[in-house]
Amino acid sequence: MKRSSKLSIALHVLGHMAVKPDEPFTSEQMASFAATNPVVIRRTLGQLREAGLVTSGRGKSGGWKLARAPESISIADVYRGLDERLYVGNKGGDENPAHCAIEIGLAGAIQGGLERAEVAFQSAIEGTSLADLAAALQR
Amino acid sequence: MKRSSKLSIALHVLGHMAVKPDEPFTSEQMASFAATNPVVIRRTLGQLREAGLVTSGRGKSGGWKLARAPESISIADVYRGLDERLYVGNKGGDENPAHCAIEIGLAGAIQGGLERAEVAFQSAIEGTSLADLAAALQR
DNA sequence: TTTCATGTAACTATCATTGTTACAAATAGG
DNA sequence: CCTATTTGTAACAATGATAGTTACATGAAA
Repeated sequence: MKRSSKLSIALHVLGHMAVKPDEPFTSEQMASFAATNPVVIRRTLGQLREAGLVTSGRGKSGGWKLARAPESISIADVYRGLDERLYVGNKGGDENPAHCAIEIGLAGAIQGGLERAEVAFQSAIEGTSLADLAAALQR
Repeated sequence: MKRSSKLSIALHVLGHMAVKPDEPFTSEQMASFAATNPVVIRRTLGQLREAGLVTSGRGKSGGWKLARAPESISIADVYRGLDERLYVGNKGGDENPAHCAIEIGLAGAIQGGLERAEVAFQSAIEGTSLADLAAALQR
């Protein structure tokens, strides 16, 4: 995982939301959960809203809620919703024309390995849900 | 793979070295192979020397050579020699005391997934050797 | 209509990586 | 011994990605 902390932030606040799935949380509340800034929360959860995992409302009694039951949202769903990848695509993916034959074979071998790693990662985190995270809090 | 390009650079120049395993290459030659700077090459191959994959000599007729036969050096060896990881450890690995129970369970789940991904990645690239890369050049 | 919260743009701050310059140290060869 | 060459490494600048911050328009509820 690159050095992004979006996934950690998102899962942390979603874990809190999962404890009280019907109560709206403001970005300010959640920012203090994750020790960050409200705008960072809105940006991050905004992506998850597009992915259909949360809903948001404006104005008084607005805020954020889970779109589905916590049991039905896996860590992997969140990971995919944030469009995270284990690796960042080679920045010259299309630009670098690969002058050298070595680069071709190389790219293929590495790429294949990364794809397998991605699959292994996602299936490993598929088994944990937001409800599992929330359960840790209630003990 | 984070956004480091060390691995690509290293494998590219090692591929060239594998074509003529007994001939020393200077960092300047290799810098032009990989379109980078001689110092970057020395830094990168320096790590691989510590890992026992290459040797270096100073002064006239100095330069770099593979320490073993190209067939016996896999892409995975190089990856490990560079101490690369699919993920960078959470920068607060020891610092952040993890205030919240959610963070604990979370870290465990993610960490487990990353370890599996790492294993999958390495075993996928274990099968390609420097000789395989060099072979691409000779056709 | 007032209050509160999101949505978003714009900018700054940090940090990791890469590139560059400079130079000491070592080695081969005359 | 002297010189040319090459590594080894420090120090610093350039670049780019990510996160944090400020500011404000927009929308909704009471």
